[in-house]
Amino acid sequence: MFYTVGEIAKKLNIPPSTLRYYDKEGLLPFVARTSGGIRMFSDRDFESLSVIECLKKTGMSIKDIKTFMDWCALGDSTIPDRLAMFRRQRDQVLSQIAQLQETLEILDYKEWYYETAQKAGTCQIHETLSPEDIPKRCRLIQQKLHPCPQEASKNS
Amino acid sequence: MFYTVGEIAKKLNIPPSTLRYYDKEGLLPFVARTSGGIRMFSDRDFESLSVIECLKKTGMSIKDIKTFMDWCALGDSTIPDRLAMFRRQRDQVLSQIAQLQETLEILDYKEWYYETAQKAGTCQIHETLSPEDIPKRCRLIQQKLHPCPQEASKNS
DNA sequence: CTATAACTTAAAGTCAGCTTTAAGTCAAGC
DNA sequence: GCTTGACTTAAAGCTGACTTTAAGTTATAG
Repeated sequence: MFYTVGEIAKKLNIPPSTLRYYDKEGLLPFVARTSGGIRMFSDRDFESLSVIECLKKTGMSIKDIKTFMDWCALGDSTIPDRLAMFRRQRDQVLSQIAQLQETLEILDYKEWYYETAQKAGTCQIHETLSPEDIPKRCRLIQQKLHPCPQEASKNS
Repeated sequence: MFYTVGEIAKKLNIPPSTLRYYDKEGLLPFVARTSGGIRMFSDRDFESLSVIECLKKTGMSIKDIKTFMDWCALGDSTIPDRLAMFRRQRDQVLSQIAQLQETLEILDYKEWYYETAQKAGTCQIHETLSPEDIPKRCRLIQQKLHPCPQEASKNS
């Protein structure tokens, strides 16, 4: 079963121009062509494209994905490189998740901050709040944000 | 306590040029100046900058951060907008984390794939593996990647 | 056989987010 | 008062990842 660039693009839900760009950058050395020069994507190519999509979602650059594709083309001698790359990328994603979870705490704090301000009708409420009015998790974030804790927040 | 652009940049571990760029884009309307025109960052500004950093880490664009800063300048009437923004951004981050956890599964699969290939010395091992040699979590990922399950993987 | 829709390439254009450059000003120490 | 390092701005430059354009070719339906 073969697909043209437009068909596979629809299956992957990305523009055909992007796939042509990837091909130009050397990310798709495996794609066959008709005698007339039309790209023919196979089901196997679909899997490779899915892996490319996965790597892109981890924030890997086109250049680094090309390096990986080059290793694939070089054969079994590059298996350790490819394994190392996936391990590195896995660690990378784990720290990205950890990073997002940290930012989530700040967003949670800000949500509490503005919920409280909304109830009071003004942000100034936060200058009159005593520590026991502030949930513990919010106090912790405030301390992280404030290098100078006794000063009340007026910006942002 | 006040800091110059270079001092606060060091504290935040970002280039001074970036802070000047943010200022030019309207992200730092709160920064005071000396009579000579030198920026004076306060500890309170440090908190605002930390929130900007947080929003940037969630992938928010400079333009959207500026919208938020404009709301801050407009006062208490925009509290609901700011609250809604943080709620949206929180949801966004949750789905980013979910997305990364999905890609993590594919990376785990690829790690197993290349560990197995490394032990065997060749990727071809994967054409001879029977289903019971494949961990369940890996079989599930394979099915996601393969639109056509009986075909063995040769690319990537 | 021809119309047409989808394909092809190379090259130029776009956008975000900085970074660098150039020319000049400010402020602290000697 | 002068040197020096850090500051100022405006404008140009850069990078990555596409997207668009232009000119032309291929493949299918009538």
